Amino acid sequence: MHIGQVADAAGVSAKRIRYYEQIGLIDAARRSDAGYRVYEERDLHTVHFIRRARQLGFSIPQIATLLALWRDRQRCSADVKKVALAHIEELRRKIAELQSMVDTLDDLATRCDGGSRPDCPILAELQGVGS
Amino acid sequence: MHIGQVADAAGVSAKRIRYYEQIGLIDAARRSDAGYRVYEERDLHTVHFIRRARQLGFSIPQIATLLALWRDRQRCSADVKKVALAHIEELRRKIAELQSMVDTLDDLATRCDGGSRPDCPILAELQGVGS
DNA sequence: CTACACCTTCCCATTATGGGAAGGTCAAGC
DNA sequence: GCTTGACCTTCCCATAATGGGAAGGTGTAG
Repeated sequence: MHIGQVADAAGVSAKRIRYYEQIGLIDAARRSDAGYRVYEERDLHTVHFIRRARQLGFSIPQIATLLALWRDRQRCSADVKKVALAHIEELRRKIAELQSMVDTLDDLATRCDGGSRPDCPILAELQGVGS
Repeated sequence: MHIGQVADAAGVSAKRIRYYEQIGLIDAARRSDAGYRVYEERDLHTVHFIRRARQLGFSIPQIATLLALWRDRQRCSADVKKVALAHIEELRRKIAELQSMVDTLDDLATRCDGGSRPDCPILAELQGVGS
């Protein structure tokens, strides 16, 4: 398989696959005489794995860890779970941060009449007047 | 005031202030004979405004808009509200995205026993087996 | 006069991509 | 055989909003 086929099959761009190779997330592919990257079924699985992990928000370093665990038949599920739980914590932290912004903004927007007058609690808050 | 004093007073780094100047978010400061940036009280207010807007998650382009509205005595509060509502929408979208990741991960993690055995629904999911 | 704190500009790094240029390859059709 | 079009290659640039650090000038206090 050439890179485009892997890309289509795994649902990622060819650029991404090259990038993953470049940073060492996946092994450098074998090359054809013309210099084209040549992939096996196995590589497709790997790229697909990476794609799904990205969809769950894992960072590239985390995915490197997960890939290593995936390949290690001797792994403990505890190690995998640890990575997942840490990620969940991080996601929850971010959600809380964003939610707190929404709460503040929602309150300000509610108190902003949205008419043609210039008075605005949103700008007042940003200005530091505290409305 | 020199840049360090503005930075301390506004709670941002001097680097950021220079960056904001560089990208045109704030006007280029007057310079002293030695080439030091010189600021007035007014500039401090602006930097403070930017900091608070950043804390609410507004992007630099959005802040440019908000700053322009802030300075415009003829503004309509509707224009400000529009920016805020669009931002709230965006935040909610991101929260939903992150929450959906958490939901999936949480389910997988719950089903992962976390012991020393290799079997792991998390890896199974990433592999595409769907456990 | 010497520290020391502060300022300046400039360049590099971050994260995970996408865009696009310049040029080589391959298969199909004429 | 030759052209065309789809594919591949590498290389460089751009993103957003900073932080780090180097090399060098400034200002003041002792």
